[in-house]
Amino acid sequence: VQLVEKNLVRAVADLYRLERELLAGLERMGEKSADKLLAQLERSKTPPLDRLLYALGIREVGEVTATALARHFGSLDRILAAGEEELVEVPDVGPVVASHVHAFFREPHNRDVLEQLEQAGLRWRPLETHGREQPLAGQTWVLTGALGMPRARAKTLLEALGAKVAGSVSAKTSVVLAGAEAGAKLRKAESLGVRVIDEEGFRALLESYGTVL
DNA sequence: CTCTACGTAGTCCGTCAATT
DNA sequence: AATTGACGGACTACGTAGAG
Repeated sequence: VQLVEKNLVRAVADLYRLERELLAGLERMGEKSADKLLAQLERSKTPPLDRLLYALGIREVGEVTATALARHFGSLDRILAAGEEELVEVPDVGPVVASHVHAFFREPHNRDVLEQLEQAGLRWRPLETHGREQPLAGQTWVLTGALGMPRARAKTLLEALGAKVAGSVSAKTSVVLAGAEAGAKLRKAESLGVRVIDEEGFRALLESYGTVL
């Protein structure tokens, strides 16, 4: 907030030009906070392509769609150049999402922002697609409750094994991984007769696939 | 056209650790 | 000691995709 008020940051790319001493002088901001902020900014310069797309805030493009786009096209340039017809080819993308994406990249202002970010040192990384076996391919998992590991971790582990991780339980859900204090989703899983696995079972499963936690 | 599955987005809450 | 904010999670409303 302060940064905007003091006109230090007018555009996203300005963030990368901030300096340490300046930050430390702000209210409620000591040197430690300043260092941390800078370190985080530095890290944010090299996002995987899907994160970058997500971060652009295109309408209807959340994490899942962003990943689908990144996977399908493989590079930002190709997405930039894609027509609506090509965008519709991507799984989970229909005409509405395609037109949003297309329109976004046609907007001169958005192209400018991207350009500025690049000049400020932003570089995206390609998706790491490990050609591992995918024993869980075709399965849809839903996570609920508190797990002994961060949710995102469990999710990437599952995805690495080929599973899809969905947000809500339905009849199509293969397995529900229930941690402690699981709520509505666990009940729904039970009422639908979906297989439920607890964390212990999950860990055992991972081990049987040789996944290292 | 209708139904189902799922993604998006917003809000709200509790916990916890770090800083000021 | 008090404040913050990061983080993880739940729930909900709404919209889109896609199949029948």
